Amino acid sequence: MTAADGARAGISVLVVEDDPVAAAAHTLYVEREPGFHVAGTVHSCADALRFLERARAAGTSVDLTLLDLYLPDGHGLQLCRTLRAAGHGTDVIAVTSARDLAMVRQAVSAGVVQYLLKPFSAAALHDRLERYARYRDSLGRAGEATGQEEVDQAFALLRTPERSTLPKGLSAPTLDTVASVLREAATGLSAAAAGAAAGVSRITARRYLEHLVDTGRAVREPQYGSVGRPELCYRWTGRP
Amino acid sequence: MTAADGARAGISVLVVEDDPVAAAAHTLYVEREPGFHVAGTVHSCADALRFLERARAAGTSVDLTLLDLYLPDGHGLQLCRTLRAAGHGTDVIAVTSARDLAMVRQAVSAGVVQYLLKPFSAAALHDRLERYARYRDSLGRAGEATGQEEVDQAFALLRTPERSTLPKGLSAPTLDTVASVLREAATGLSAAAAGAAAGVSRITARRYLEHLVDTGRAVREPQYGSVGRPELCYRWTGRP
DNA sequence: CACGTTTGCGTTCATAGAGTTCACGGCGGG
DNA sequence: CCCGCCGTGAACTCTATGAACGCAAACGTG
Repeated sequence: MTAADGARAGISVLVVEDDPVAAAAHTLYVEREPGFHVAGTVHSCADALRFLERARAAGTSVDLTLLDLYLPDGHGLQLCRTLRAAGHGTDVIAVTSARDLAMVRQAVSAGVVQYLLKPFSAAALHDRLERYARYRDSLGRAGEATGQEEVDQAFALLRTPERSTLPKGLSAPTLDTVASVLREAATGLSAAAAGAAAGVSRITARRYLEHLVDTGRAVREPQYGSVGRPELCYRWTGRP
Repeated sequence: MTAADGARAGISVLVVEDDPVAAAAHTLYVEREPGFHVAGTVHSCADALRFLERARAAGTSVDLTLLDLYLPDGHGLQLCRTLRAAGHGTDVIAVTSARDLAMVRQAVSAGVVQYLLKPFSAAALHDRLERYARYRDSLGRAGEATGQEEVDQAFALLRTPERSTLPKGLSAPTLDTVASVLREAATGLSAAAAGAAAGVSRITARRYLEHLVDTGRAVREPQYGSVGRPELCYRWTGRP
């Protein structure tokens, strides 16, 4: 497949991730995304570099690299800089569990287009990939920018959070509040307790807690022991 | 002024621009910006590289480079990649008159933080520099990110809603009125209350309040407790 | 084992404010 | 003088919330 084909037929992705389980998961997620396909999956810096060199030699292009930053034989950002110096044009989405803020800045200056914290949900990756596709689309058609606006628009596509659309009847701020209340609570919370802590009614709290359960960010388990109907206990499971 | 001074007293900037007139103008603009100072002004890739090497050897740091892309002895983005490969951490704002959209993508992957089309107004540069300062601030304090939100927030600071010119449908005098009304109110105001205080309708007040939220000068938080849809409470956060 | 008791879940509905659409008035330019 | 554009606000629709209420599920008792 040529670069031109890639642009037309889809965006080819290289997955770089040392953990085999995570690598398989990422690969699966990308394959599920319409318009994207996985060109390869490798587990180290050296393999990634070798893969990209070979792809370039073969005239095929890797449009996007899903790059874990902590790899057994080196750091992802260093690989990134090496790639740039070698003239590779592949875009990079950094994937890391490091919470270090300074790393974010280094990543930007190394030229990553997105920065995704592990562990992430399929929805989160979907969001990033879709926005990358739009970014690419807005710049891909060869042409002249009419003005600064157009350039800014492209930057905004990469850098605006644009939270995913919530179901009707739910609002983002309330969801944030309830989610953080639940996250803080080491042990689980009942809907009533969560509501009290978040400053909303039990009914509202329950709505958002159910949403969190639906989207896999929380679980609920009944609490037996006392007389009466068992109390449902919601517990945070982490995956955002 | 040393780099340590620079880190404390402000952000040190290297201006790279071959046209002497433009170079002087850029230098002047940067010097006028509070919190920024010009570490040097050079006119070619080679000089820029030499300057940065010497600064590093002297233990001083250049935080930001205002980089023209078309230089007599090479292309700015190539210089950028060279810098990355050599381990220079300076951030880069690309400045160019090229309208080529493909160049924008290359610039992103080379790790530029902003892309500014020439000719630009002093206000446009001011806006970019201020955003950069805030971006740097949000990442600079060494610390751990609590979640993806914080990372996204930092990325969002590099996006550009062009604050110097108001969006369509908004006028400067009304914005001033609404902003000062909100600033005076110690506790938050609802859109209706702000409108009443400013002497405009709820709808208009909301427009301007939303703009203030978009530009980071205000936040909005829902007020729960009573029946009915929660009232949105806007609160001034100061950053102008 | 069956039935009452108890407790909290889950649903329905009224409500109040958010958000949107569209028409008006005023101002500047041709 | 007329035309078009821009900021404003009125009317309307939509949406997020909490109160009330019936019901489900476990325990206790005979």
